[in-house]
Amino acid sequence: MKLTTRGRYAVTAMLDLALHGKEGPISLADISSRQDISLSYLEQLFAKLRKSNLVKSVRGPGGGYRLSRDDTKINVADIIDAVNESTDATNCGGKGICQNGEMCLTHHLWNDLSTQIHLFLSGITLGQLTQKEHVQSICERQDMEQLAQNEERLALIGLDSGNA
Amino acid sequence: MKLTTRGRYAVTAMLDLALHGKEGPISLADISSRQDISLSYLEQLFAKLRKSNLVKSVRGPGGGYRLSRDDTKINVADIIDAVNESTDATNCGGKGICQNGEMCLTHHLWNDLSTQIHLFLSGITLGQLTQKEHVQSICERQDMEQLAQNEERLALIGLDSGNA
DNA sequence: AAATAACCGACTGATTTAGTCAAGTAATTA
DNA sequence: TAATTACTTGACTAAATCAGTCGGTTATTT
Repeated sequence: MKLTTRGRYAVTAMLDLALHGKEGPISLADISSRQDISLSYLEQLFAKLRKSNLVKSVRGPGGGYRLSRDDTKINVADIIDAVNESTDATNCGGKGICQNGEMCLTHHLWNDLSTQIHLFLSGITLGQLTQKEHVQSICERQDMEQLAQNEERLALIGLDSGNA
Repeated sequence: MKLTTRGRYAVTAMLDLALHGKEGPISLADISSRQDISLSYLEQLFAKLRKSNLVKSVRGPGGGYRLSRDDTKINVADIIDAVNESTDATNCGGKGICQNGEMCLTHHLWNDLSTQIHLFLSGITLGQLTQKEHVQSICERQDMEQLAQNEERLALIGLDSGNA
């Protein structure tokens, strides 16, 4: 079992996409500033998400990423799998060859746990998450913060270049 | 979330104790040979298990470890916690400070997952595991293998030293 | 006293994570 | 068509963690 920042980032980024991508494609730079995830790292993750057919990319100015299907048709387990984090809790990949080719004493236990985790995560879709109240309120906060950041940046540029 | 060989070894070793420790203390050397876990590594793990009051030790010849309470009173989550593997799936340790002190978009999701995993694992006791049919059959196999190994070893010693 | 087995701490090689950097390629817009 | 914007790819790295080793100490029994 392995669940680290990578899987969490991927799910967070995908949820950001689901929340903001209603109109058009969203750039990774936007996601990066809203979710505080390094742009280069997002690029790595989205390469995998694209290979697993969870997102589609649009190049050029105004481009970015969009979900490749409806947000009610993408679940959390899909995303975690796509970035190579397994929800498998066994050591042997579920094959039952954990002790010299034979089954170890606790194989079934880890197998059951894996099933449990997978059931839970595959039962939650991005669509469901976007409907949650606390998700929406955090989303609003992040949008505000991003606006504030943009204004600051613009102000700085204004100062630097004067009003030429 | 982190669940690696360490946690799996700890649970396996504890289950071995529950299965074999009915009469007296069991040495780590025994567990090591039955479960194919390095003796030194077991020592590390049992130091932690002892600090968490899950096992008691008996020194000297014939010594070893025994469970510090009934096997129906020790659950799998207890053991995993003891060896420092967390069942927490959040990045912030459940504190909700995942994004610059504020809550990240997916905090609740990981929190729910943690709860789910912990519920599952803390609902399974060593006592329950010892009753399972497949556990008992694997246990028997391991006992046979250990016997075979001992005989081989004795035979080798016999050859080496002759029949002096 | 000798054998046994737990106890302790320092150390190590390998792997993985999270993240950076640089050099592309493709699509738009002016 | 030139400049811009944004995605794409791959190599690279510092830090952390894991799994495991090694040498030696302490306590207990025979």
